[in-house]
Amino acid sequence: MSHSLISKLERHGPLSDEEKNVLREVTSRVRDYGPRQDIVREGDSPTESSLILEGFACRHNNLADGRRQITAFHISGDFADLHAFLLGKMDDGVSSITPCKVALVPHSALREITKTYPHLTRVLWFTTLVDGAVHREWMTGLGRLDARERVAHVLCELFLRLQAVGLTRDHSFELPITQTELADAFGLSTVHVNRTLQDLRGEGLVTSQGKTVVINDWERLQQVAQFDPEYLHGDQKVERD
Amino acid sequence: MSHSLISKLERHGPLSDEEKNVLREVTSRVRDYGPRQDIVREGDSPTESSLILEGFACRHNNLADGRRQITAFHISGDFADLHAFLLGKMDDGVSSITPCKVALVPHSALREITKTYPHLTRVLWFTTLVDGAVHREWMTGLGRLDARERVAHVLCELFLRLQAVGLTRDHSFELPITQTELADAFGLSTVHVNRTLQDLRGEGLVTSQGKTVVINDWERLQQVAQFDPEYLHGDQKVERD
DNA sequence: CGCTGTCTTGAAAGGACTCAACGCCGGTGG
DNA sequence: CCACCGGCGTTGAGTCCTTTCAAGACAGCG
Repeated sequence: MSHSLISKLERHGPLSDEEKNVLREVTSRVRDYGPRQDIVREGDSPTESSLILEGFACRHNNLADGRRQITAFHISGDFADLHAFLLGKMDDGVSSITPCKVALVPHSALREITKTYPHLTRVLWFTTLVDGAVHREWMTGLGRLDARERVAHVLCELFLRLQAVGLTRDHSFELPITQTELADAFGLSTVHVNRTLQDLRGEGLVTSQGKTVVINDWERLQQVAQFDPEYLHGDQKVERD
Repeated sequence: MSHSLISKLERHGPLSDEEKNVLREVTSRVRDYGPRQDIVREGDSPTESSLILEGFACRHNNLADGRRQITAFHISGDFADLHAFLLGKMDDGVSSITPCKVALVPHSALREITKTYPHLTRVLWFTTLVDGAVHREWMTGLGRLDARERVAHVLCELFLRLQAVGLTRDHSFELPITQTELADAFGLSTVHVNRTLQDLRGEGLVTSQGKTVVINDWERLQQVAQFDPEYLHGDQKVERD
């Protein structure tokens, strides 16, 4: 398996051998998590950041009364809490969904990168900005799309993001996320997520067998979701000096 | 008036004279906008970023059918579209709400900063990470708080952010934002925002006269909103090498 | 003084929620 | 090998929060 972070970052422009070596070095310490475990807790001040190598994870905010909002899904190649490097204290939590293989990158190493490798720094900064763009898109969904549009939107997004790291086959992919978790991401109740998925299936837009989702009509699914992949900035290059 | 960006950044640790001079230089080109004007449009690829010096502005996502979501409010000292420096293409738009005084910072100057001033780079990166944290908090509101809680939450946030730049007096501040704009930020209809504000006033939590908002019961307002200022990272320091 | 944008109000409709229960499946232990 | 168990998906019915539509009041501005 090639290095998921390097191949992700290289979508935004080539890295030098030296830069790639640095990345390989700082991501060499790996840790495994079981399903549905805390990787970082809200309020923690971690001294290393978690790069997801394998598996599904999520970030979430929890309210005192038990309500919770999942603010992002993370897959191979994603830095789930790179923001903690500079923010220090976690304002959100990171948890595994499936079993995960995670590289733990010391903040000291990241600091060293920012001191010595301006281009690499910009590329890492870039990835946190894409996170922000995805957040804004989700806000738009949460605020202005109805349940059907919202569900369709996240399916579109996950399909493209998984495709980018080679985790799709044709128009299908594995979605090992429970409807309860989807509900916490969509800002809906579990019951309503269930009914909405049935609607999408009933319209022939998607099919699902177990954890496998098949997108039957990509065009129409995008239309329903008003999905424009622009916000993922998949082809955007980060200029070198 | 002191430099709003410098004083904002210095909340997160002292800057050297050289760094401050660089910031003064790159923010010297100023432009004025009238109320409710586009500052940057979605889809643009600006070559400079907009630092709000005075006035209220917002970022927003617009859907094809006219629905729109405001994803952030920006005030003095905020870089409204620093993300465009690396993302290149705007996935959202920036508009003034009130008349605004804006410093236009060339991306070439920002690139130069990332090449020469690692600490300043980290501090700028930091500000975009705080934007992300605020986005996550808003997502939580949009997904999991009801109208009353959501309105209370944004009032709490704006109060603290305005206080940080000296734009409050005791427990009151100017909020020159129409209810329609608030609705687009809260993901509610204008009518419901109106009724919700009446409720909050009725409960004695806030008072408003014209565009002035008075927070009568800060404690209770925070409770209603389940507001925890942690996510604003106001006191977080960015370490120097 | 009239215009226009904003705030306010009422009534009816609708999308999503809650509560409650049931079926299905994989895992576990006897 | 089978019965039990817990997690997950599914369904039905009633309720509630928020929306939509429509119209009136108010205030600032030319």
